Amino acid sequence: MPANSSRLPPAVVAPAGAPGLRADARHNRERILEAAREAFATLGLDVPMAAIARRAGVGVATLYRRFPTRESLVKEVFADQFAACSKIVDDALADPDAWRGFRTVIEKVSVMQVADRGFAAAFLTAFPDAIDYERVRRRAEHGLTELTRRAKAAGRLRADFELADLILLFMANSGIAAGSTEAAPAASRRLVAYLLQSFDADHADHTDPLPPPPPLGLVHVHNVPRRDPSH
Amino acid sequence: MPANSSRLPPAVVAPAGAPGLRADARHNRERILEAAREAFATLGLDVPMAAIARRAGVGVATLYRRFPTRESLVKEVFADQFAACSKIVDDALADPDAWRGFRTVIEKVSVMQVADRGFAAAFLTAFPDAIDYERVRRRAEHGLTELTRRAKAAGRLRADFELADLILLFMANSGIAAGSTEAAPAASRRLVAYLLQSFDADHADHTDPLPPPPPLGLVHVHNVPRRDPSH
DNA sequence: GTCTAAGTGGACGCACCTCTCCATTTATGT
DNA sequence: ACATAAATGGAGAGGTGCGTCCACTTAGAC
Repeated sequence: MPANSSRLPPAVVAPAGAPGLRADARHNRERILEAAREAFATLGLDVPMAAIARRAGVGVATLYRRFPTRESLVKEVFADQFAACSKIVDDALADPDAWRGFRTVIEKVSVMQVADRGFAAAFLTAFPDAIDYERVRRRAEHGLTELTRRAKAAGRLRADFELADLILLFMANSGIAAGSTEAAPAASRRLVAYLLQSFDADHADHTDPLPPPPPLGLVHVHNVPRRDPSH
Repeated sequence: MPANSSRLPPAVVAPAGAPGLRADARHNRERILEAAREAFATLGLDVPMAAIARRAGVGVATLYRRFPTRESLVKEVFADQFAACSKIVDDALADPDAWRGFRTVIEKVSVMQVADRGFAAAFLTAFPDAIDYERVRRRAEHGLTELTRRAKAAGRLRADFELADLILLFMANSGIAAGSTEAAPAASRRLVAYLLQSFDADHADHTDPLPPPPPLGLVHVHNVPRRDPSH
């Protein structure tokens, strides 16, 4: 089963299929999105625009007219995946078992990361410029904080766990996703399992406290330093 | 303590400063290597050759004459870092406390990864074509296997740990290194601490066995799928 | 069927990177 | 000081990706 197909519309993001467009244009727009989805997933976020256009069977001009910047394309392509993430968090918050909810969020998002090379990058970059995501991000941060709080209150999550540790995990997992492809799913599962054991209060080592958590928020996560050819 | 500075020469790799060269040429060669070291560390492995040449204060021709391929330059630049890794493993094998040795290898290599963006990439890519490294790699693999065996025998490393889990950790850590730079050292330390707690037999969760380990060897670690513009 | 605005595709200008060629400069033995 | 082989640097050819412009095509209203 590929994804959420006909269920409740992504709602939060995704600005309506494209209202004022001519029928053929709307059709091409869909083809572009699908081609981009494929291309991003397998080749990564920096696949040439021309390659996407070719896969979609359109000229580059069409691509650029519909999506003036790469970022706008990425935003549209991953809108529903981000929506899915929101839903995952909401579901977890609805779970009466706080620890299971916490665990499930991590496991599901990790799977999404390794399943889609582009998503992993988009997820960590989070396009701070894309204001549409700002709300989503903030909401997610609140949800995760609450989830963390509850899991601690339930006594299953170690007290010295911090929100930054979640980012930590997702960054680490993206390292798995970046490497060898065929082994990635298994590798990711194992990494997540290891880390969840460490997060579990029942197995934490309280005689040897963890080093201080990194000052990492969902905002800080994007600064992959672009190389600057000047000097 | 920074590293091994004046102690026993790297020996294993590092093919003599450059014997038959004229004095000025040899000097320039050093400048190139230093410039490359800096550039790789801060900008990553794919910094333009011209930028390295400029930093070194030489023309591109000089750079290309000395190092015909990027790979040859990378190999030379990171030769002593790889040698340092070998030494770390050797030291660990010499440690009577197997668990401490095991732990130290992980901690030290992880630090090297986050300290040098280029090294992290070179380490995981491992340039399978660079035959010089083949020996080093094999030796490292043996050393790590032995280290693992001893740590298990000492009863501190959980029995279901596998060599692949080491790669797992280093790949995960490279995910940290790839992201935000200033927080990377702290993030890496914390990730490593979490994982080491999971690896520790005294805190392992035996009621809920880990998922199967990924089929990952030091050889499999290099296939970051290059994007192919053909379709 | 006709008309027109919407839509299209590919060529093109621009910028960047790789790698080579060659006229000029420089180290070094005598 | 001189001769000469070694070494150099920058120009430029070739390749790739980005984003735009414009002559042509086509959907859809009438």
